[in-house]
Amino acid sequence: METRYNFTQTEKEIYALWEKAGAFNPDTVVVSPDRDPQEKKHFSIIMPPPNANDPLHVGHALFVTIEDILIRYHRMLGEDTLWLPGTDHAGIETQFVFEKKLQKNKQSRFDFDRSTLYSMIWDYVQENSGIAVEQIKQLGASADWSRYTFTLDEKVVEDVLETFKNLHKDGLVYRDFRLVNYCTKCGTSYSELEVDHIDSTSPLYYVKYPFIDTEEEFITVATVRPEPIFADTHLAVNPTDKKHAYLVGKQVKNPLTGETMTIIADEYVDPEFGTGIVKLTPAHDPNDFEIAKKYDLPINIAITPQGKLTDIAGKFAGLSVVNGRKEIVAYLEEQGYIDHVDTKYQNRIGICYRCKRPIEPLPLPQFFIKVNDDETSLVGNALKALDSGETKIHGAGREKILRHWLNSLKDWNISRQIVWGIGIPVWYPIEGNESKITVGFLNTDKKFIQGTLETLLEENTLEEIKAGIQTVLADASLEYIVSTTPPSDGLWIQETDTFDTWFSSAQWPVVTLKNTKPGDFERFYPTSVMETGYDILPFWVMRMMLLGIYSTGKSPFSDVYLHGLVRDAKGNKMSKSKGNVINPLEVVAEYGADSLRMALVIRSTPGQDKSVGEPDFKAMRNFGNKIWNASRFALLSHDPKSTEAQNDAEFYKKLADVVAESSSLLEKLQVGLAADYIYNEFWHWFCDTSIEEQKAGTLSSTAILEGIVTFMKLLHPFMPFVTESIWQELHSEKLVDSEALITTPWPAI
RNA sequence: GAACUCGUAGCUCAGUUGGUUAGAGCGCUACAUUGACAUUGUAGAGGUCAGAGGUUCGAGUCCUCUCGAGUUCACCA
Repeated sequence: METRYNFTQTEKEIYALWEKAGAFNPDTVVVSPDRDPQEKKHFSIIMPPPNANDPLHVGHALFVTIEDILIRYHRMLGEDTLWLPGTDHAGIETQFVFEKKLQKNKQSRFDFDRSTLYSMIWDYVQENSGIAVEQIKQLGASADWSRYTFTLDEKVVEDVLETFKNLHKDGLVYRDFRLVNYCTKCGTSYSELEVDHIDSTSPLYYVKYPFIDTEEEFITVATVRPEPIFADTHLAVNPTDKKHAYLVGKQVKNPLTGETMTIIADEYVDPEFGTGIVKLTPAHDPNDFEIAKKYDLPINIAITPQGKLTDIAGKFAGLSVVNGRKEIVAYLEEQGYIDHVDTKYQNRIGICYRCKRPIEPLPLPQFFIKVNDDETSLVGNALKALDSGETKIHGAGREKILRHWLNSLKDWNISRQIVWGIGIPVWYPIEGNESKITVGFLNTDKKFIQGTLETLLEENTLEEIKAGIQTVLADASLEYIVSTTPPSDGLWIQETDTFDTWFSSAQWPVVTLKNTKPGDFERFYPTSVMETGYDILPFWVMRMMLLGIYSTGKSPFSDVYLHGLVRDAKGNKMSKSKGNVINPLEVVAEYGADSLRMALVIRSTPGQDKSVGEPDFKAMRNFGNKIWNASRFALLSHDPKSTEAQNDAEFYKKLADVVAESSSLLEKLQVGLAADYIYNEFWHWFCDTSIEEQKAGTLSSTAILEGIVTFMKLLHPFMPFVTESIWQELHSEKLVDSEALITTPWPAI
């Protein structure tokens, strides 16, 4: 053996050795051949699928490490162990990256029909999808690659669609014309979870509305959004507001259009805020939308999905929201309709979590999943799983946060106006509805045309329209059918919206196990541990509970381990602009995968952020070297004829304690603590004390060898490469029987 | 406005159900070392565990309050 552990040579060979031994696959792995398979407990983890086209970052390295530790431990226990890997198509993220590429070529998504764009993105993802997988392997992940699944695999998509059909059949899916969170830049709607809120100082305009009968008199209304005034038809005051009671039923003039507006009363209005009078903009404010529905007020749309003012804006039509606001304010000022402006008004505005631009509430017909209408709702069942302990959350108070999310969850908008995703399997009947279906498509000359089918069919055939289709917008009143195949009778046109990526991700534990190998679902569901970052608790974990319980009656996992963010050595968040981003592959190249793994996991706590840096990698590289050299010592000093020494009994007792404590910590998912504990016992007890005792002759070399063999097993889940590498040396010296450490039974407790 | 988390050695952090002299890594001081390892060893300095009160035989650990930091949610024109 060399005096220093050389990881660069060994890591690739070792990984190949494991793969060759079939160690990752529960169907081929043999750990405890004498154990009755009937008695075997199962242990399964579904790997959180990384985005197929993203390279690895340090967060991936953390989840790979934690999951691999648990998997290796349970595999060594002889349990039926599966770690199922996969990748995610990541709808919006991926389409956005692809659109940036298009932009460089001076193209946009609107230059292509849907199926062309889809297959372009498909090819792009295929080119990149191998990268993440290869990188995960470099970290030593002992996942069963024979069961690798992609979210757009045919069978997965079939099952996702099936769930939608079932939800629809059970009345849990509905289509409704509602205000949705729309990003005019990204060109799609989002669920409430994708909207961030930021503090903002926005001018608050006090606008004068003259009375219709006595034009010299007016009332004043405060607004931060003057630009859709032309779409407003009503003002409102609080019915209990004595000061303004006289206004109810009175009529004023719309300062932009001159049309008559009636003042109504509703409790929603806060008499203390602003002037105590609000303008109602039902199409662009959630509260106003509710009031409009209540009183059946007209919903005039002022802003298009492209973020432009609509035709009813008259001379302002076509302007962007921002420019429209400027010009409209200037016009109102000119006309004397601006009383004053509060420039220091503090509010919070919703922005797109991706592009950080303001979210526009827009009325659109979309598909929603009912989450919370009664006790047996999706939310109700998820809460029951938490109450009963069927699913336990590990991670610094995150269970309370999850409950808070569940209790305040609104119906889930699953429609996205993008191409890269699973199409919603909904069809609208054309005959008799031509005027209620608006489509946008590229005609045979590749020119974009938009209009109702009624007008478009005059100059184009239905086949031409379908071939170049980009968007279908069917009136909310239309009947529709849910079908995964084109309906055979009559003329139909398919919905062009795709599912929120999280709608398929939410079914991941179910749709993977149902499609890997026959029997996998029965064998491995519910899974044992779901390990992921706390930042996607509401997006993913919560929704997996909602849909997992819906599809199977059982919560998809019994424990949820939420790891924290990886921060830099000073505890700062990593970001490209700060230049403090750790590239896991660079660390692997310089210090070895074992060092990276151990540095990430040692003393980490679920739900708590972890800071790591160069000194940590170095320290763990030193630890790997320490392991290597202690083993070298054991080999060099090994004497088959050595006799028992005075401290042997005490040594074996302590060694048994270390095994018991390590096992107990791992059983309790205290991975960071286990790593710290084994580190200390190995270095500061075994090396500093026991080896010195052996040198002094008070401990036998047999005991030292036994210590090394045991510690290799205990350390293997954490630092698989160096320990396996030593095991191979021990095996070639015929000091251990089993051929590979990865499939060697965990020491008996 | 609310919830959650955190405040432990110079720095970054562990410390599970409350139980003997509070730990690790890095850093610091002194010394050692050519047959496991300088990617080392030995010894040491350094902590009134944010502060105050309480429960307890016993509190870094549980409760209350105060101060400070962070994260997230809500919100009204």
